[in-house]
Amino acid sequence: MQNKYLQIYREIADDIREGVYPSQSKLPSEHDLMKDYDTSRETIRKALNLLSQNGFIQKVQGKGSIVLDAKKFDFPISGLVSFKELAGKIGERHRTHVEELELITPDETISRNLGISKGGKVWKTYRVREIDGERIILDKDYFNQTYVEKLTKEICENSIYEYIENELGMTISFAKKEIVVVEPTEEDRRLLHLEGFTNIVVVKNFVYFDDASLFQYTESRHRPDKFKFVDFARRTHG
Amino acid sequence: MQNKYLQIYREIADDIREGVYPSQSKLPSEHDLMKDYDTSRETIRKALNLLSQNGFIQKVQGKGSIVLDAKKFDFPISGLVSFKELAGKIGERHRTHVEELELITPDETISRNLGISKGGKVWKTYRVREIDGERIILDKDYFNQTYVEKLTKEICENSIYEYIENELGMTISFAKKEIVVVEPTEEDRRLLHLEGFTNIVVVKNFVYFDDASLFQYTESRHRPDKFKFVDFARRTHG
DNA sequence: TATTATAACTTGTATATACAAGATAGTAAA
DNA sequence: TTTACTATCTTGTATATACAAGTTATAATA
Repeated sequence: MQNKYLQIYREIADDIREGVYPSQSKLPSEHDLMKDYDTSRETIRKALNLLSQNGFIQKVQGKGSIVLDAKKFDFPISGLVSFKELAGKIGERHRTHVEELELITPDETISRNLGISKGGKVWKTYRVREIDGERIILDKDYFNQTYVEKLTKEICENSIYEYIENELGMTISFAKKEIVVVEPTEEDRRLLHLEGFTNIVVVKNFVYFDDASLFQYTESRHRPDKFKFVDFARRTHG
Repeated sequence: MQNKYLQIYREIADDIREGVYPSQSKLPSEHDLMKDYDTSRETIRKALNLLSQNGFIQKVQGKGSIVLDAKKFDFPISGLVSFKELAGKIGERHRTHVEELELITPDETISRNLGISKGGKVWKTYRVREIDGERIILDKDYFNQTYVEKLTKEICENSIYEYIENELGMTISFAKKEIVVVEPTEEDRRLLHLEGFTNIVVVKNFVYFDDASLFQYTESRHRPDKFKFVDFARRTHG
């Protein structure tokens, strides 16, 4: 019975996804939702604000909450989702090849990106994502060993995030992302199917835990023709 | 004296940017901020939640609000900012060339993207962004005439968003963005400096007003070597 | 010394109230 | 008929209170 507003958020989000509240229609008023869910108006408002942040609704003062087109804002890769979670949603045939996995003493670049002090070690893993028989994405992951003590091939093949959150009991919280386009390296060409492509999309990820500690740096290298990034942005006035 | 929590948000955000609260330090407790700003705890919490959403701080229950590295999360292009606002921040020498500006009857694709009914007209403008003497970005903008009645070359050269928000008094609210990589068209090659480049980064933007009406569709076409997209993402659990 | 318990301080959740402000529909007046 | 007003419904802001839950430092205890 905890986190009432989160439960209400999830219920309404599901209702929107399933078409119970169609696009362009209006949600019941806060007063009505208050009675429906037997709670206070502030709790309803917390749930509605979450829906607004995540692009499900647009609140208009005096009018109500307008439902946005869920299909149009479909699977936003902008969030912080693992490949397994993503692949599960798009439902395509996918495989993960663990190309490398070792505990290393990081070089200067990795140390700086992960904020590692002298002597600290790092788990490094290269994983190739194969979709419909094509090797499309190369994920180069680096984990600070202070937070992720041990990794195995099995964990890397399944889902490292699942391991971290469910087994280690840590909470992955936020990330800074950076997207650039560069020329493929020899390594990219060796590990991916890049015939005829002269560019590669690199998504750099700095991932943090709940307590603001930086535990992961990742470079996700995508074949350009298969790359797509969807984002929902609100304009900040001021 | 209106929007107390927004003012507090802006003040603390500025303080963080200016180093008054350095990275990794902690903000005063909500109780202290409450006394500092002579307001209630809920108002402080509204401001802090905004700071958290925008990547300025990380709140940790029982501990406090940890200040994140503002430099690392600097100028996130992920938001909804006009080229003029962006160029002003990076402070580089820039120019805008208005290549085309006309009121058109939209073709099928544009009609669909803007949700225009039969007979509706659209303002179309092509603008090339020149930075440090190089023609880097081609912005192809389409505005639903229902909402933006008239555009002039002067407005396009300055800032259309400034015109819409200040002159028309409308509030630009949110956008759906989509980033893909494609091969340049003849048009791209004619209007931009693309010697030697075989790919171009396309950012598609669907931009909405306050009341959830779609008024603009834009394709921002970037030379890949100059493209950089920075984003701050929070993981949604559930 | 090392461990445990306690108190104090932090943020998180839930509720209630009051009033402001935008939107809308119906009513009264011109 | 048209206009203007008013009542009512909507969301937005600000405040207050109570308790839950996580963290930390201190004091008591073994």
